[in-house]
Amino acid sequence: MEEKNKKNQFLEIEKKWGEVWEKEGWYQAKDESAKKKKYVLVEFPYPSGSGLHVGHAFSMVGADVYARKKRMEGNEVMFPMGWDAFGLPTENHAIKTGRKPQEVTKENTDTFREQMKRMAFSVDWDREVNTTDPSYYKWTQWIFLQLFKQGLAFKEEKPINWCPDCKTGLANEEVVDGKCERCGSKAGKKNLSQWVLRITEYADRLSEDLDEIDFPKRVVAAQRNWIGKSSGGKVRFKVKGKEEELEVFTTRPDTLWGVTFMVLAPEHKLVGELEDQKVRDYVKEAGNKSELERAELSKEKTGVDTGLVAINPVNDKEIPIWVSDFVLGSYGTGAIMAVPAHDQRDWEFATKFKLDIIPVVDTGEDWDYSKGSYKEVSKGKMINSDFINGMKPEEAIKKTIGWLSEKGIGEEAVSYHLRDWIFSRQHYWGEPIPMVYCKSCAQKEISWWETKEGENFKSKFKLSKEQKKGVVGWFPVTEKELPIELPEVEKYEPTGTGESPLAEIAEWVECECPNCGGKGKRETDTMPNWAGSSWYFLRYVDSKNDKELGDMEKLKKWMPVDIYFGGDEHTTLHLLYSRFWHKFLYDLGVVPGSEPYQRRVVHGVILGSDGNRMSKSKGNGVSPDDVWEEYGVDATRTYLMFIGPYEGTMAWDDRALKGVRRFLERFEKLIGNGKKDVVSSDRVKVIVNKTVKKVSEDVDGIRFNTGVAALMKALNELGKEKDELGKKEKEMLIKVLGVYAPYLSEELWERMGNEGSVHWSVWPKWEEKYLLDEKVEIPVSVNGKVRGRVEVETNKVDDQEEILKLAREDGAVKEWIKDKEIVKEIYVVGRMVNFVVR
RNA sequence: GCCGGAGUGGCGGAAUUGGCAGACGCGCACGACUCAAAAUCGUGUGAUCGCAAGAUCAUGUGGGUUCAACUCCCACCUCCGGCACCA
Repeated sequence: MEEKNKKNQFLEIEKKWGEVWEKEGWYQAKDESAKKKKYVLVEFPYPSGSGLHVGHAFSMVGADVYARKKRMEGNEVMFPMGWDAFGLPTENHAIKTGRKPQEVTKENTDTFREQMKRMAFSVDWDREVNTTDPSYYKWTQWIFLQLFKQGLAFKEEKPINWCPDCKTGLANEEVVDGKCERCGSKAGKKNLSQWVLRITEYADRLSEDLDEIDFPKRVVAAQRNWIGKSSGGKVRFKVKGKEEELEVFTTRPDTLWGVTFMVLAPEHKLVGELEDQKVRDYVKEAGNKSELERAELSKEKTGVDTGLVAINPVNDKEIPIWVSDFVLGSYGTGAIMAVPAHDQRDWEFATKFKLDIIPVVDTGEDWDYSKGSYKEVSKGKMINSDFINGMKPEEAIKKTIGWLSEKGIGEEAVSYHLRDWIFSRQHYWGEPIPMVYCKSCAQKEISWWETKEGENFKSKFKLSKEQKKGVVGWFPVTEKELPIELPEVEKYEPTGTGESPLAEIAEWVECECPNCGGKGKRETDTMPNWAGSSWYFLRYVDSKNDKELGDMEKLKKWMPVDIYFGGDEHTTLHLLYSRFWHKFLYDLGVVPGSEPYQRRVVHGVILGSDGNRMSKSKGNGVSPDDVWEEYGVDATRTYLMFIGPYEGTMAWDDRALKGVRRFLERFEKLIGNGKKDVVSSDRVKVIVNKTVKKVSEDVDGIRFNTGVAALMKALNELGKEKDELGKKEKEMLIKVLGVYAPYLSEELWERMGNEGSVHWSVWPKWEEKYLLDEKVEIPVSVNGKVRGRVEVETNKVDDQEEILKLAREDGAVKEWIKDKEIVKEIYVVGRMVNFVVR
């Protein structure tokens, strides 16, 4: 019965303050504020139909705790929220139920907003954005237009994942175990013409600039890994009987003398020109294999001799050219020079097809080349290599590149693993790509850069001939026409031809060619999910601006994001894409800095109580709204912060949650009771001041768990203390608790007789003089083992002589040093005494 | 294979620049309240030996540096995550 009352009491407190906060307008960030700005960002959620889940709650509470503390410290804090609302689940739901995605999205975002308010996130709701709102995606489309005009977007035939049953293209993340996520049938490949963004143009800067920002080490490593920069050189080989040369990329140009054959990817242009039936069969076969199959079958090398012969430029030797699918068409130049003596893959190929193996690095031992390649190529000295013989590889590489450049047959080069960003999706529920295709202009081979507007356009980026071919006949819509809104359709199913459902709406597709005024057709592909989320943090700064993406003065005030809370799953894609767009916008002069995020904090994962990932099928899921109905929001929040380190992987534990709830009840009892104002004893002041210091430092350092622990410890100690707490110390604790448990804190703040919200009060400052107790216990060890301890008044800890004397006289210690020679005495002020005896 | 991160009680996890290992919470045991249970409160709780005082052993393994090592160095083992026929 009493339990029930307590439960109700906490829920009533929540209801009461929820209403007050709603009335008072939450936590607006003022653009014109003179205070120091702090931009606290947490990844905006996809508003699914099932509402806020534990993962959301966990990451967002962390961000909120941090934001609240910064606000109370006197910063002008912007902590905004929005919706990344385009996406497949909503579209699938629309297909199933026939309801409009717009409608479903509205419902879901309403639910999420309600839940977040209930969770007491101190969000500035006036700045809310929604990626599916035309007034938002107007600017997503605008950014695309700039990318296109700058030469960073082009169209290309690309094989994409294709579901033969759904008759639609699938994003990589929609293919699970080689099967379509929707229907479970085996996904294949299909060639479609797709928009591609040239993120590789920014590869170097995306990699280099990681040094300037405060990202976790593993995030930096993962991004660098993903970008995969390697340095080396390009070398051009003459091909016998052909005009064209064969260009390869290598990280080891010094091994040129060891090249005994060359290998082309099946996709290589030169291979396409060959008539040989065996070659054609091989290419066809390779084309049928998926990437996965190509990789899986990698144990056994396959290939065919093309019959072509290349000339090694360093010694004019004739060497055969083969084709094999172990060479990737999408990396480097799609062709390699093979050095079987020093590369395991080349060695396997050479061994299988009985090709020559010539060592060019001195192994310093008898290496058996019938067993494998000699891999320690970065050590050793060059042999069999003409003018670089005897050199160490490092020197040899330099020398060779110099020689190649002089002769005009090669030069220094870098290569990246990063691929350009395929930007087309054949779905309804995404931003329309604001481009128009004109058949008649295409026939005249006109591309935008040959139009009046395009001719005067200057960009440092140039499309290659190949890339330019893809955009012939494609024109950007005029910026005045933006946004190109999604039309209402009857059916959200894909058309089956590889086009989005938009293709079926003639009155939307048909339009005027922006160039010749003739008949044009709109692009019916839409943008991927990553588009809207690549710049949303900019829109919060000026969310209602209909003239530009954001006002420069405001952007200067708020950007960059000071701290960005988010998940591990966005380390490579979202973070890289948004950094790319931001750098691009910086180059355009639209944003004030080249990096969007100053500091990145990666939150961990909360598993089900069985230690597995929460999932419906396992039935181990926890729903935050159930939890807060049962234990209250404050307990839910505090528990989430207490469960473990913010970056860690932790299992849900109902019992620990109850422990946190107990703590809040005891807090309420101890701090909330006792009206008469007393002056705290020094002992009490020390407990409180220490705690305030600890929590302050822990929140700054994203150690929320130890911050909660410090509050618990304080409460335990104060509970045992005979002296009562004074008003000042009570309020210090109430304020500090408030970042975790905002409702209870607000309630107690009012009970103390205060006007206004505790969350707008000033963060307590600890006093140095109350950080130390009157007396300290100093452990005394003999030969490194603690044998006794001495108690000293804190203001006397500097008196080394006295303390050592006390230590020597300590009963137990005396026994241990008796009859022994003291070799050394060590005293670490206030911490420890150690006697070394013999 | 390359790159990151982590190994601490029965469990989740704490430990400033090297300075009392195990904070805080859970669980467990005992006690108080109760006819009883739950809830609540109190006490204890790394292991081993010991009636006890206390001693010895303990932070993945093996070495090393140091008066002193969870922390620093070397070698290794295991687990997790990222990339991967990337020339």
